[in-house]
Amino acid sequence: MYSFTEENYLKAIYKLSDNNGSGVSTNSIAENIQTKAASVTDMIKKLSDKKLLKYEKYKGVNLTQKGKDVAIQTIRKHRIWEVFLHEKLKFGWEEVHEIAEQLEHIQSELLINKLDEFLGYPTHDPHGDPIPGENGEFHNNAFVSLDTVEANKKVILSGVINHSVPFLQHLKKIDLTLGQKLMVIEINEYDRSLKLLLNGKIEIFISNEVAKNILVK
Amino acid sequence: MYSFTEENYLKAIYKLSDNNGSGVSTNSIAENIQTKAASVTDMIKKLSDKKLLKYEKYKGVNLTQKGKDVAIQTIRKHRIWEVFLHEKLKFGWEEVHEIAEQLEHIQSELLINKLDEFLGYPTHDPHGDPIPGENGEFHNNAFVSLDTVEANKKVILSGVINHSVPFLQHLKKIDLTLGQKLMVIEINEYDRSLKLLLNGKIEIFISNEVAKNILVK
DNA sequence: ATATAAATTTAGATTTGTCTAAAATTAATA
DNA sequence: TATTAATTTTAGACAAATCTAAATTTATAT
Ligand SMILES: [Mn+2]
Ligand SMILES: [Mn+2]
Ligand SMILES: [Mn+2]
Ligand SMILES: [Mn+2]
Repeated sequence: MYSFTEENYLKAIYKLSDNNGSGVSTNSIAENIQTKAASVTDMIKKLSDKKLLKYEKYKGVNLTQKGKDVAIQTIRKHRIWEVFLHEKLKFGWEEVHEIAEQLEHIQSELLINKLDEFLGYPTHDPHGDPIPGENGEFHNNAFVSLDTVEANKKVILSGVINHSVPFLQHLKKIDLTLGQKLMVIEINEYDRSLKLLLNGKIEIFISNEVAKNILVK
Repeated sequence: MYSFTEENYLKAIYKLSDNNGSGVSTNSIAENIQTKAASVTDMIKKLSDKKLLKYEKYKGVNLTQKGKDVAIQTIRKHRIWEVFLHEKLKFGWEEVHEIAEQLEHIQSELLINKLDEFLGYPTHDPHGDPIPGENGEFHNNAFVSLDTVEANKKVILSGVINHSVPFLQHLKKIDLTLGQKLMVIEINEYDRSLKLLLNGKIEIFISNEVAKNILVK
């Protein structure tokens, strides 16, 4: 139905939208998708012709419902494949994204629904991001970032904000993976770095920078 | 490394080669890949520049070792994905090929090796075709077509020659699927149609046309 | 051997997606 | 407000893969 490239543009625009009707800028798309602004303008015209987005010259773009649907289905496929790679093939959470970038473009509704069933209808991907349903419904996460949690409250690591490979590798190294039970036991006033207790046993220290990029519930 | 299109050409040429050094013709490639002869000539030049095949004008092409390697790895990926779709996602053997045509182009050696492991290192795909190893080694099947089997000999359905969807659907409908134990109990001289005994219980009739396209061991 | 047919290649276009450089528009600043 | 800066668009080109129509080469048949 739609090309890899078209799906990638729609996904990028979807992620860059703040739903304030503000219009996603050409430059931000170019940066996100690693291409040049001129190329973005060209593609935008094509997507506009196909009624996937609304485009006003120099004013940025907004996805139509049709465009959002395609973007969300692509994200759904991406995240379901990530679960497969992590749960079944035992890829690390820092490895799954790159491969899912390819798999998300496989065209077969039946495939993704059967895969979803095979995985037991997962609700979140290996990074804690929610998996939209078959009809695009999004149950939003009510996670908070770890640097806002008060001391002595038990929480569970449920997601990350920074999805970069080095960050995910670092967390894995210090045993901070999805589902980890933890408690903030000390907040240093000076730099807001934290002392955590993992599983009620091991104590570790993390910087505020790291804490800000961890989501818990 | 190589584009979808390049991999598809190499796979087609590999399958059309009889290893008699005879050179695969432009037309046969065009037919196989559903394109026009002129397009094939263009692509052949490109693949020749990349040392994936040897090309002599008007004389057809022969894959180099490098070209064969790419073709075999693509076939390996195709067949491993077919096993996954059939065994894990419960797709029918007539449904897997089309989706595997897409999945075979996913680029990640690690992915295919982990998938292979996850599936328990299968040796054959859902159609009985052998799966080449990581280093391209091919253990050749010693199957014979059912129309050459003598009466009252127990055999196992181990593959098919015709891979078309209607043929595979038909076999499934009459319970002739991979692994089925059967015995030829009657060969009609007139049209060489057969009476089979399935699992030592059920009797069915098949035409010679069908028998010729079934492989057993 | 010559004529005809079939297969193959070339020439010239087209589509998709990209790019650079230049022009146009909008935003920022003095 | 006038000038500069940043952003965006246009113009023109290019690579990949494809096509049609015409030219060339090889195969087949008289
Ligand atoms: Mn991802
Ligand atoms: Mn993810
Ligand atoms: Mn197949
Ligand atoms: Mn197969």
